[in-house]
Amino acid sequence: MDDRPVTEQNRTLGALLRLTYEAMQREVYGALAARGFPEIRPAHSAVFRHIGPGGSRLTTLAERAGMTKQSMAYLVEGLQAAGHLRSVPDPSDGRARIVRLTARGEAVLAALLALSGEAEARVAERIGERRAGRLRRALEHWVAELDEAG
Amino acid sequence: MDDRPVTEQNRTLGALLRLTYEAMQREVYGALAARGFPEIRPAHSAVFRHIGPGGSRLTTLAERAGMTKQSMAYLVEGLQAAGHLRSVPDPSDGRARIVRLTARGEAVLAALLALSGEAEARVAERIGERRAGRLRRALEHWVAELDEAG
DNA sequence: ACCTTTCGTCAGTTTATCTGACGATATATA
DNA sequence: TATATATCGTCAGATAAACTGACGAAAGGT
Repeated sequence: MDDRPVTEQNRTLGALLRLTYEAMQREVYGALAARGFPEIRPAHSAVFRHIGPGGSRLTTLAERAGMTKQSMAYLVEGLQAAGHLRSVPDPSDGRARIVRLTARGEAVLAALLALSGEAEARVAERIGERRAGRLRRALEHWVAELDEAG
Repeated sequence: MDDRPVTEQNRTLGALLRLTYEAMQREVYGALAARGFPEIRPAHSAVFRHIGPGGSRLTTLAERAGMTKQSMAYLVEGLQAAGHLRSVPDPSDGRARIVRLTARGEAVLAALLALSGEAEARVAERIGERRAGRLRRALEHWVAELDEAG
């Protein structure tokens, strides 16, 4: 049957970013599961990426992650039930609660950062240090431009 | 309040890929909506990327996109309702149907490719042709390695 | 002719987002 | 100070985008 997709080799930059991003994600979250944290899913990174060392308010997390507080509450609820977060009343505001990482949550954050570093090192092995360095620098430049533009 | 996120500047390669991928996606699908196709969402690209010029079977699309046929059927159903696809019985197999792009669907595919090219050109303007070229080549290398590894 | 596989669908579930409404509390103003 | 307004987190419900399991109809192999 002559049924080749039109855009198979015709790879857009978006497609390249998607494929590599997904590969990275599979690697990191697969390894995290193997290390004893199978309950941590990619969506949870919104919490780990934005939580402060002394904890943060739900509203702050939601704002930083660019999502609604209801959505963030859903993620926090799951992590809390699994023992990665605890939430304590905010002494300075009776409406608010401070969400903090537990020891287990800190371990997940540390593992995520370590595994991401390892995954990047493996990429460098595969495509070469030079290219990997250029890749990272180009992406950093791009992201800096995005930050400027808002 | 001293509540800076731990990993704000500490950007992993995965985070860089995610930020740029999402920026690309916002740009392309935003422009696509502005061109008269607001109903096309990123998930639909699984169909446009993998459909053949003469149409494809649902099962083929699902396999290529790496998802279940039920999930692919859900995407196809939406595109069909919006007039981007039509499905005709497969003359060579009574169980199967061939999903084909309509003229409107072809227009979407063309627009997606054109807008992706334009978005990439704008990235090159922002970070420089040299860096953009290196970025694309590094990603292409990486993806080639992924294809080899399976 | 029968067994097995494949195609697409039906039914139901989960994850990850969203909107709208609301009580409780905090802050600003008249 | 009394009141109006804004903010914090939650309740309820919707939607998108995936999943699993089961199944009838059709095809293919023995």
